[in-house]
Amino acid sequence: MIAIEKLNTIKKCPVSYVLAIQDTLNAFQGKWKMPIIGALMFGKKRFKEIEREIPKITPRMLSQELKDLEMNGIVSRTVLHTTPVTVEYALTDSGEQLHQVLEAMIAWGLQHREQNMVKLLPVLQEEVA
Amino acid sequence: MIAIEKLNTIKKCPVSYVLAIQDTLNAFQGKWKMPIIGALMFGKKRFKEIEREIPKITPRMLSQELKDLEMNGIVSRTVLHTTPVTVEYALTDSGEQLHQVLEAMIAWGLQHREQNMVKLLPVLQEEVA
DNA sequence: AATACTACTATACTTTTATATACTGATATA
DNA sequence: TATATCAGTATATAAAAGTATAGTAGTATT
Repeated sequence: MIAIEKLNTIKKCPVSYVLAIQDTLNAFQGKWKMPIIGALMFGKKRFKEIEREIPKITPRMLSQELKDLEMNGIVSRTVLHTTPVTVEYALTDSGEQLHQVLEAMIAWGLQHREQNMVKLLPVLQEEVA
Repeated sequence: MIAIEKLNTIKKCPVSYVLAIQDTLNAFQGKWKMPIIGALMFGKKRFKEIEREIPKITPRMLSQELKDLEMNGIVSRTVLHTTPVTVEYALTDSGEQLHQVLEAMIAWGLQHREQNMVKLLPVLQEEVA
């Protein structure tokens, strides 16, 4: 873990840090990346298994996003020569390491909600309803 | 900081964690949020100052994204009754705390690039060119 | 012979997001 | 009087992202 006092440091080390952040945002970009990564955090899964686990995703989107994640080295794809052919998707090491980023996101999101409770009340009520 | 062994935990505490992650993704969503937050990490700035600091952003986008960030409690807006009127934007506490998430993103992005160096070489060369 | 399973792809379309360009009103300076 | 500054807004358009619906090939079951 690189030591950073404040984000200020980003400007002292601009190129690699900015690229690193872009890579990370890229990993989560799009409506379905998060649910797909989430599904694979519990172990390898076949195409149809993921499709069933994520309500309302279309095969087109699932296929597209899996390809994207594979190209970015976050997900691996293994063809099993069964009948019919099945394809297994799993997180790579990099993919699994994303849980560290998710932890930070959860921590921020929770404290942010707490700090803004009053303002967010109407929103929360909508979400529950 | 909430202790999480693996992301598995997310399914044990689903609603608040998923909402927390969504809030965080929301904070960075869109092409210009990241640069804006980045600019404000170095202290409060006026509209035109931010506009000048971020090449190619249009006033429409800047206005829209600042409004969005303000509504989400990440940025504060202060009107100064100077002539002509100036408006100061600054990160809220929540906004500043985002640097923790950015740290995690940088750490992941850097180790991801290292792990995938070979595969990413052509991409890197494009970026440099 | 008809149906179902696997993992997708193709085409057309809608929705969302971002851009381009010009403009506002109040004040100050040249 | 003409021009520049501030912080934006208005309108139209282009590009990107996502959806809907149907279809592919190969095998296996009913």
